[in-house]
Amino acid sequence: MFYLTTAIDYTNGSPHVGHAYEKVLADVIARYRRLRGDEVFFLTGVDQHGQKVQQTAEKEGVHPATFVRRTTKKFLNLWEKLGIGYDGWAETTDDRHKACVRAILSELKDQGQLYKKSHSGSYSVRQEQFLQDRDRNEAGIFGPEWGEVVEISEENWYFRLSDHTAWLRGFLESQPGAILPAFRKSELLNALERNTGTDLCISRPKERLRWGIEFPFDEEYVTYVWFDALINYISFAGYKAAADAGLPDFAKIWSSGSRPVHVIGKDILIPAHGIYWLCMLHAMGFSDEEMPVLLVHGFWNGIGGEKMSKSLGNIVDPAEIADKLGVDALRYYLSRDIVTGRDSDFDIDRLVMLFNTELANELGNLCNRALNMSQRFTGGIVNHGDPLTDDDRALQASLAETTAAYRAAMDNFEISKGLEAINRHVVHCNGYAERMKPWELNKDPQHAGRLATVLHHLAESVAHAAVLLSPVLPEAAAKLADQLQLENFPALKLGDLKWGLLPNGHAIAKPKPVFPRIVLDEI
RNA sequence: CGCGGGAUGGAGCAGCCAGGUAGCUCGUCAGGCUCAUAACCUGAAGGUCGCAGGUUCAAAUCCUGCUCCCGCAACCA
Repeated sequence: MFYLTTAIDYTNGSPHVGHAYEKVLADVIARYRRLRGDEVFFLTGVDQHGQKVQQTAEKEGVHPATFVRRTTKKFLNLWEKLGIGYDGWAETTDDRHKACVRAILSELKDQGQLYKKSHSGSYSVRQEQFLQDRDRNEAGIFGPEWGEVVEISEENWYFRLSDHTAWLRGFLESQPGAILPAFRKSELLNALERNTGTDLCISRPKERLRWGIEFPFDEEYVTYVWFDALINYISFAGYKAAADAGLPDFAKIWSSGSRPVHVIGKDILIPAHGIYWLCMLHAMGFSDEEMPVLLVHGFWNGIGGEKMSKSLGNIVDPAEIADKLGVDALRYYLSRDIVTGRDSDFDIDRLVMLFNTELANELGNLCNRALNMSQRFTGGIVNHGDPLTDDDRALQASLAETTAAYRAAMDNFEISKGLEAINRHVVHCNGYAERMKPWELNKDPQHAGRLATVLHHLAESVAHAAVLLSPVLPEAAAKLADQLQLENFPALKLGDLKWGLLPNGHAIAKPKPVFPRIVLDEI
């Protein structure tokens, strides 16, 4: 079983392009693994607890539960629009999740992993938080933005994080692939050096935060983010779940075959996932072999590399892009124009350019011309025709190379490289068509066999391209397959991609543009 | 000396981990084709790979120093 998760999004605002990117990336990986023939469980969801949600709900005069239901809907709607095909949906207010969190807290407390202690410091009543030295202004005092600041002392629950950091260091050093890309691991090890001997506060007293999961052994407290949100990765995979809870079998999901993969943004690697979550799992008794892989993706910035922000007004709304330019264009762009792990600039012009050149002009047009000639010249019937020439063999070699390169790239989560490989073959095919000139062959009945061979090579290539493209653009790929009347398309696996998907005598349909060009002036 | 990323033809990027003729897309220029979504194909121009040293037969790639840009700077108890 291949288990894949995304970070769960905080339901305090509307989804932006960064949320969409992470889900599309995970969705593409999940679909690719299915195409490989793996059994896949893909989990995504939302984080609904916490102070910000509580505050925003109060501001809007609604109950937090009502508020999160509303914002959660925005995320659900977007995932539906973008075709995110998840198998499990995580909501942290789900009773099954709460039960799992409580069970873990109780167990860890019994093992002596949790303890209560008091902390005193400067506390801002208005902001409802303890202040630190860096919150002081130039004059060295807490400014008026903090309101009334008082010295108070407060008790809270702590997790013995420091008991696990030595293990974590050893684990990371011995596991080259635990954090991807590799440079993130050195960053994490660095952070770990600076984080020795500190335990993790995991509670908030109820008078400060009501909107959370109550401690099973101390009803005056709720859990604070870590022992709530992070646990979704196992709670919704069936960890410690009742048999009738409607959740998967955890043993099947988590520890058979490949490691689980958590797709997360670079902002929540340190310390949340890289330190806290791995140490939490270790405390719960997960072995080194059961530790997940953290696949850390980069961010989409505004043009010029500026961070997207409300004040700069360069926020991109993924729903709006999808509505105006199409889901295919957005999914393709988010997959094509960023190197997994790195940042990229979100540029609408490039989105349109990549869709128009690689999909409309190259692949879409290849499909269109191939099917059109097939209809006009051979009645839409595939015939393998004459013996192969060097050009035919070169095309088949290109396709084999493309499939291998695609597979290597996708196995490594390098989606952009995988798409590039498809594109290389498509370009090869268009060149092949120019050289073979089937429209000339058609003029002389003597060349009927040769014509059939050439048209078959083009159509066959489109069939393969459709399969390879399907993780990124499932619907468009299905349309291509449909025009080729490739009936077994949904069941085709990567391993089935051998020459001859379209047998002798196979009938293909009439072409219809799958990727209509985007003309920006019309928008 | 806080941490990390980046600097590659006009624009955007890949290559760097495992040194060996600098690659892709767009743009530009010149041809060709006409089956096709005014799509397709071929060719050309254009780069001292941020700067300075070093290692090596050989450096965009490894090492050292420097400059500039970007992000982060935890433990909010």
